[in-house]
Amino acid sequence: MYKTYELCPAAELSPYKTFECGQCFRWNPLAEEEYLGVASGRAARVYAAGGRTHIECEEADIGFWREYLDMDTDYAAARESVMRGEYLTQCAATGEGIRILRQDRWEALCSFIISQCNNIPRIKGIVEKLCSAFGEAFDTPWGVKYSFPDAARVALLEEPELAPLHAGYRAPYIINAARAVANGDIDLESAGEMDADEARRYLKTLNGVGDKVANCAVLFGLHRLDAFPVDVWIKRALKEHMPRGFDPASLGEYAGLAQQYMFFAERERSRLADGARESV
DNA sequence: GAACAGGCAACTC
DNA sequence: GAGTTGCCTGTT
Repeated sequence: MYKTYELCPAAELSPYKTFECGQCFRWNPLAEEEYLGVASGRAARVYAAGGRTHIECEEADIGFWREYLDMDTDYAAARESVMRGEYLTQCAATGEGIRILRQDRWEALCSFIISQCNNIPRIKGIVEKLCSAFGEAFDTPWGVKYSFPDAARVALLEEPELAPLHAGYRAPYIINAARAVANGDIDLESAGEMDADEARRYLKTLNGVGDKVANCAVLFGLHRLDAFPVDVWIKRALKEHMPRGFDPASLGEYAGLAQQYMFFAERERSRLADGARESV
């Protein structure tokens, strides 16, 4: 039985900002500020209307979704804590309404292995093909959806079976990571107990997982909000706006949230600039 | 056709 | 250790 629930004021959870800030790959827009997504074998629709954000989901799953959407974290306070200096304050203003999702550990790790040297539409395509080929199908009011296949399932695959995904050189990384997680060589549960830096080094023992992918898995999969992934966008932003030698750790326990604000603000700025150029 | 994309690892000096 | 290169694939 699907029902609609009110979550919070729209300023505390913007579906657009939260699902487009690069942290997840299985949420897609139905309209402006209205997204349909899949996580942990469940589907939901999240939308803002009348100044409030709502969710439509299976009645039994509302607790899961509140946790997934990190509703128990005080984002007003977290946001305040990373507003250091003019640039970060501006990014935090642009990014108000972003929440860091509590994603499945394995899904986050695997998705960010796929993400390397890839753009978002293509990452989403590869992830979707992985799910429809090897995940479990389930019915929703929005049609049949597929869960993200767990590590044990992916561990059984051989490289040729992944060929239709066109994951390229990432395919062996995916299978290798799945096998390590499935056989316990990499224990994502205990990684969740480590501090961010230790967890990052631990995940880097996987082939095809470097600093960037490991940091993303730690931030988004282990919900260690002090992890600060540096990709080309962030590198550029740091170079342009922050003093040389700036240490992200100085931002404290919510450094990763600051990273999301920066990433979203930079992408948004670029998107708006492109739009302006095209309309000329 | 060349360059590039939200990177990694192996190799060079 | 800092810098360079190949890697799959799709897009510009």
